[in-house]
Amino acid sequence: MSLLKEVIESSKEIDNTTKIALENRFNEQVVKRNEIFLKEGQYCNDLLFVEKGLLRAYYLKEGKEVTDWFGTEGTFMTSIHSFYNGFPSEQYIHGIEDTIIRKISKKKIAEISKEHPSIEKWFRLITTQHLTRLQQRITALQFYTAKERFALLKEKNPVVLQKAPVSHIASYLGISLETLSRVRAR
Amino acid sequence: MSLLKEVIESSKEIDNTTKIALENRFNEQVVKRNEIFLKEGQYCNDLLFVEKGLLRAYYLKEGKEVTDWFGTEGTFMTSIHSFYNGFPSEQYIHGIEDTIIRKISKKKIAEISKEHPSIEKWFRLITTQHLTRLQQRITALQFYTAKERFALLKEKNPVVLQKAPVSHIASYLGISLETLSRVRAR
DNA sequence: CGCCGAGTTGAACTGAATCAAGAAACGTGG
DNA sequence: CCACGTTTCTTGATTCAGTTCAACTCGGCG
Repeated sequence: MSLLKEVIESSKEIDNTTKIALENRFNEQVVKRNEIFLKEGQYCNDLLFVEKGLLRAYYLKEGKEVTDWFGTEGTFMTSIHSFYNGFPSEQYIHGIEDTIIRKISKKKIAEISKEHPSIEKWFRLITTQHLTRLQQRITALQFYTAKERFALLKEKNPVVLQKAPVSHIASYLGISLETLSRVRAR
Repeated sequence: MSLLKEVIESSKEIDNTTKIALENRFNEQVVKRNEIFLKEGQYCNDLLFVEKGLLRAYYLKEGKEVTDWFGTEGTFMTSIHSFYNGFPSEQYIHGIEDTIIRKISKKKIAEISKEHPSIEKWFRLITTQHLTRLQQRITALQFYTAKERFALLKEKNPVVLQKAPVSHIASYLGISLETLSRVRAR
């Protein structure tokens, strides 16, 4: 059984027939290691579910990559600005390793919503999770030291530390490569 | 004509009859200067629109107030965690000055959505605005110096600088009182 | 008047950035 | 499977933005 199914099955927002309707609308795709799924300037009309592997969203700030999201297994991810506002994406999304994703377009979500209104609730929940994620990131950046932010990531997403290179992690934590290296060395 | 009406009228997401239905469901309330509209632990079921005045959302971090949102005239505000997730609020919301708000509960929004499905789109837009606001705050905290963050606030929300005390502004910008004072002095 | 909270200014300190150099890991081609 | 160059990571020294602590100024108000 796929991870996506498990996640959808365990959702309390939607009834059983809706669950099945929803599951069936996701398309599978493979994103290879270092392959770019989404480029800056493109439109991201899909909500992605990471079935297996690890994705990363980043943007360019003065020519440098700044990571702002690791898409870990069992979670939904997208280019927020593009997906929710319909603007061209400022972000890139790429595979840190070979990754299996399942994706669904917002058009399809809207379609199923007509027949299955409880999808709206489910979708709002996803959006809310994104809001929460951003809020937590703000708190971390505003109050936690480099050490604490690292500890937090280690606690919540240890898999990222194992798979992502230092440069990705450092820019995600908002610290320099060197500081991360020192923090890591305890 | 009220500011709320103007804002709703100018919305492209919803048709005219829906606009009227929506407008009528907002309730007016006055929040006095220094009056607390929402306390930590309470449930925030309302979306607020600031008709006139200035609100502030803050939370307590080690006994100290940390501002994370100024609700300026013509914008929608709420306790994000509580409103979207249905959890008790971690935030306080209070009036920096005497403020007229118009509020609508999520229950009412759901009700009107049944008759006027385009409300969903409108509501999603509000949510998206909140997402965008958070994203911008992350960028500011991660990359901008104290000086730049201050300049940004001055540019985007000069009214806050006029009305809110230094302590609120400093914690919003993620800097100390003293640094703000120095930055302000150019 | 003198007190009180809000805001400013000064000096010392510190966490993290930057710059620079070296070590380790990586992969590609012989 | 090794040799070589490239990229990634670590370590060290210096610098700097911003914090902290402390003293001082100012304006309102009993």
